[in-house]
Amino acid sequence: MKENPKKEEILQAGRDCFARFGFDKTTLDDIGRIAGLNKASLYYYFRNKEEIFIAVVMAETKAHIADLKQKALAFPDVRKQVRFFLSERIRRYGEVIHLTRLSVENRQKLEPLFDEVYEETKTSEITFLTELLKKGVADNAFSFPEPSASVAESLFYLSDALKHETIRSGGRFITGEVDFSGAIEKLERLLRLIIR
Amino acid sequence: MKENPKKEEILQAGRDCFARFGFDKTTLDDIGRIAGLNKASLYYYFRNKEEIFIAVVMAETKAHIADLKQKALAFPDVRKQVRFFLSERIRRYGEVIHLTRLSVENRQKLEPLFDEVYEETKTSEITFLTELLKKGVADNAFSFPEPSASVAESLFYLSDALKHETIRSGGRFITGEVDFSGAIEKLERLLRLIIR
DNA sequence: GTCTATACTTGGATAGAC
DNA sequence: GTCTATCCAAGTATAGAC
Repeated sequence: MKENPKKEEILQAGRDCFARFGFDKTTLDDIGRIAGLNKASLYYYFRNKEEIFIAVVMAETKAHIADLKQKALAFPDVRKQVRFFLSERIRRYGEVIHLTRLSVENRQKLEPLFDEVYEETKTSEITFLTELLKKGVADNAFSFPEPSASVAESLFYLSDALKHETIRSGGRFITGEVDFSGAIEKLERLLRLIIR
Repeated sequence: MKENPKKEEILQAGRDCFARFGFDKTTLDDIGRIAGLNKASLYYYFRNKEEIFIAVVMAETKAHIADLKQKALAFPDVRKQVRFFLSERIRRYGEVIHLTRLSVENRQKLEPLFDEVYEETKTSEITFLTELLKKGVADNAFSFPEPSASVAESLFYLSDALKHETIRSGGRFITGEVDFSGAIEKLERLLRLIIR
């Protein structure tokens, strides 16, 4: 990424605009103006506006996950570390949608691209979870009938499933915002059943 | 205003959109959708987008000034009442600009219209200030070599002049926001000299 | 009063000059 | 790599039917 400073500038410009205006209301002229490029030149670096958007979300997500790992490790109890990490993943998704003011239609349109982002970070997340679980088993905090790696994977997909179910069931407020608090509660209840 | 409920609905819809998206990023479709009207129908009630905008600002300003008067009267000291009222007027202007995310270009374009708004509320504000000053003189808190009404008018124009000077001198941050703290400080220093 | 149809302008995206 | 020119879709605004 660092090799291409111009691309970084575009991402920075995009981040500012999407956070301020949301996806719909941001124009390529807006981004180009801040990045110091003609809007046509943006197409040399990205295929379209959506690609700039997911690149921004990707960079933000990676930074967020690194931060999340640190914060999770600050908890004294391994169970709490796992619970925090998994529930924050869900909350974070709602935050991104809220921050970028994605409309209901656009959210559905962009969701496959979001999944792409999560696919890329998935491995790193599952590895981290596996470490946590192994530590918990070693400390006799809990135990499983299966290897930690496969339990970690299951937990990861569980949190994703709850996230997606919430979006598709359309549990939203007047403003078009999605309420993930139900999903997080469900997750925590399930975790109490699984981790013991 | 109350006689025309449809016009009120449009204003309400406009207020929501301008606060969320800013002037540039709000479309007539956005407003029409919320107000339950075709965008073309908006032109029956308003000449254009700008006119909806200043009508919103006008309504908000009137409500704000009524609120301001109440809050000013809550101060025990008459000097503080005057100082609060005049400095809050300035701060408020910055808030409107910030809230509606007016770009530098559009701010300059719309400023004459803003002045129109302030022209309409001017009388009510000066009358209120006159009352405050008269009360202060009667209580022997301070005295002037001129009638309270003309001092009130002078103070009002002083606060407006500081407001405009700040905008034109372009004392803005990276984001295009205007910093009125200097103007408010100047005002307070001047008030200490005038009111005694 | 509210709508459809339409003229004109701005935004997303592509082609091609340099 | 970056720009101008250009296409098509969406936004502002007007004209006129109902």
